[in-house]
Amino acid sequence: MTVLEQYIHSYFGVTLDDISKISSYFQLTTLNKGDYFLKAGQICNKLSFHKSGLIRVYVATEKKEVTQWISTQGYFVTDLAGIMFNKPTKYNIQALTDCELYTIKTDDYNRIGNFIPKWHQLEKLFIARCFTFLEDRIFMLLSMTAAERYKLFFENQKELFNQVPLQYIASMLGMTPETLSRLRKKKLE
Amino acid sequence: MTVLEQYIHSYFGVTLDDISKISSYFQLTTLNKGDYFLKAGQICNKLSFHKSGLIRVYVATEKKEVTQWISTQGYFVTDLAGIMFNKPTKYNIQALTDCELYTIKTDDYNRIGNFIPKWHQLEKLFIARCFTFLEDRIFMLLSMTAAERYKLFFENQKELFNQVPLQYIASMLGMTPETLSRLRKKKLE
DNA sequence: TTTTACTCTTGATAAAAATCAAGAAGTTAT
DNA sequence: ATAACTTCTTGATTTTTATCAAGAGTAAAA
Repeated sequence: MTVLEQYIHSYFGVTLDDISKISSYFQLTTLNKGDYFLKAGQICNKLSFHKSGLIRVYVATEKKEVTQWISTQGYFVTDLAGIMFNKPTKYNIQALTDCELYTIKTDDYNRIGNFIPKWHQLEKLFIARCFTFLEDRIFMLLSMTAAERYKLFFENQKELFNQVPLQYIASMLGMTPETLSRLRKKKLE
Repeated sequence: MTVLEQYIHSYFGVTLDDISKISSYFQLTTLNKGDYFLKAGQICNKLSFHKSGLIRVYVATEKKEVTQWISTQGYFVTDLAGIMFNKPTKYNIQALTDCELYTIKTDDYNRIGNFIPKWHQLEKLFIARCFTFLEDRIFMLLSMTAAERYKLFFENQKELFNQVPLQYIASMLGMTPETLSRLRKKKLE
């Protein structure tokens, strides 16, 4: 059983038969460090389950790059506006390290529903879960200080601090690299 | 045609017949000013289309109340974690004015899919739209100063400033009421 | 290896935003 | 109408966070 199959199994109540059907639509693909999964302006036409490596999602504004998210093993990588509404993305999605992904094209993705009746419902639940995740993130940004955001993130994602340039983590937490650096120092003392 | 039917019509490609079927599941309900649609700790078991009035969604922390969202006509009001995953909510949802809502119970909501095959797909698209909306909000909170957030919000929601206590708008934009007050003053000069 | 990029840290300073406190205006209740 | 609440504003001050600048450490490239 692949990690993708394990994921589907643990998050959705689907029969083993359906799991292997679903996962058979996905192809193992790779990205080399620095490669772009998607560039701003493109219309995303694929969905990937993140098997290994690190990926950064960011927006390039005139003034700065804003890291919206850093993906690690176990997340899905895509641009929802692209695969659902065929809209060009504002995000750049780039591999920070060599990566392995299980990837499906939007066309195939949209056909799964024909073979697996429960599919749309599973999709719905999955997106709903993502929605509540973002809700929590907004609450964090609205209500917490930089120090509190750092603490919370650090507790949940310790590993990332050794693997990802800290400036990206800082941006994703809504602070400058200098501020993050000082918070880290203060924590040690 | 009710505003709910108009909404369904404009956002989803559904036949007029299906529209009236869908909307027939919704009942017109009212909230009086101050009434709670939902209180923290409860499991949300309804979904409402907001017809008139104003509703505030907030989290009560030990230190302060954090306004997550202010709903006006045309939005849906619910707690997704409740209706999708049967989880208790952390939100308080309270009427700021007398309100009219088209409301459906979760049980009925979950039955619509039996009568309208496309339903799950519509739901999925609707939630996906909400997801991208939150993505944009996170980007705003990560990348903009208080002044920029105020400006952007003001451009899109001018009306709200006359109808809602400004302290709630301030909280929703991630700033204190004093800061919002000063930004407003500066804008006039 | 040497050079060239990055990345992170640190200090000094400036800017932004929060806090505290008081008072003015407007609402609601009695 | 008066009193009791709220809400908003304003000023003074403090705290938080960003900006600017320089240097140290690391990794990658020539």
